[in-house]
Amino acid sequence: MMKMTPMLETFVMHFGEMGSRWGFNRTVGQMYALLVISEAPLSANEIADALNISRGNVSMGLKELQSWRLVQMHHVQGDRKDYFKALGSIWDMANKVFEERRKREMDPTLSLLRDILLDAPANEQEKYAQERLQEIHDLLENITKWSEELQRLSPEKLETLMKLGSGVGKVLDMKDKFLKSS
Amino acid sequence: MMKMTPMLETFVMHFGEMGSRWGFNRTVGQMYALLVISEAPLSANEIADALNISRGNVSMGLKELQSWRLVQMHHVQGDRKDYFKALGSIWDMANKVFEERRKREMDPTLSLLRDILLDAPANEQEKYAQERLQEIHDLLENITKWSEELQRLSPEKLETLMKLGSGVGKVLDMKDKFLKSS
DNA sequence: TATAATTTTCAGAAATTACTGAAACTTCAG
DNA sequence: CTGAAGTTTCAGTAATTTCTGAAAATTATA
Repeated sequence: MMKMTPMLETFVMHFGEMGSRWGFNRTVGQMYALLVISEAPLSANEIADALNISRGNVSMGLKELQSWRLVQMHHVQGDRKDYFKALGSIWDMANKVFEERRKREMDPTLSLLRDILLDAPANEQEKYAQERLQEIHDLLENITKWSEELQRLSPEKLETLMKLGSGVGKVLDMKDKFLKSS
Repeated sequence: MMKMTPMLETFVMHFGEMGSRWGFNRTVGQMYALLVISEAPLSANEIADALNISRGNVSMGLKELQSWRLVQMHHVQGDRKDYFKALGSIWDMANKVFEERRKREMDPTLSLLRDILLDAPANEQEKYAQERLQEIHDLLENITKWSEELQRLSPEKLETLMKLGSGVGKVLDMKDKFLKSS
């Protein structure tokens, strides 16, 4: 059974509040927080108990967390219940969230923009509009490519990149030098 | 007056749908799309007309867009009405959106985590939880620093970085070499 | 196969969020 | 100061989203 200390309860509730800003709803956020801070896998009933929400809601929430590939189902010898655990490292989690959000927030717009930009502008107004739309399109495409790139990077390189911090600018300068002299 | 062709209407409506995923509501998304594709600044009434929404709603929406610093008020000689225009380049816009979302989505969590991590864990459960929380904290802090860094970068360098694409890995290797040899 | 344990579904209730429109407010010209 | 032109506010309503809980479905066991 999962009984939470006030400290942990605070965190779980906060994650619930933030959840809605991150693209899922309050209870899904709470469920995920709970699974992250719990060492042992939890059953759906334990989750419902710990958070005081209905069994049905837990079922739907777990489905959503699985669709984000943020939790993993787990089976325990001689127990018919399903148990759940947060998946992977925090890095993996951040990756999943970014990827999923990109899919939901950018891909549909990108695809609509591609369609729109195939048509020739019908008048001055559309001409101006298409120019702006082209810019948005290019930006989204860049961000998409870039984020795919980051995902492909090994965790160590990502770490290096992250720690680089204010060094980014310098490294970029360096790159120019390097390319010039080679 | 702003009368939209079907193509533009499609785009505006789509941006409305996406708006909710981007952190503002449908009408705010529509309003922003409208301002982006419109060359001339628009008055609040023109916006309300073009989108078929109430004057009051437009007023609240403009307030929100201004709080995101995505639109700019404009005065026209000899006209008492306020006119509005999307602010800056698409790059500026993306910057603002990232910054604003960071403030709303990460800063509060970061600050809560800092507090929680000040307290010593009371038992085994809290010990495990705090380890996870520390990881989340470090991750968020890294992302925050990194995004501040990107904002500080000049547009040209940003451009370079973006276009780098799959070259990121190589540049990182290079950096190691460079540092070793200096 | 029957039944017990568990999970999923989904109609309706509850909660939240967005929108309207009329009233209050502000600003400015005369 | 007055009133016309415009903007903002906000109480109430509408729309949307989330949550519950009981019924249906699934799965394992005997």
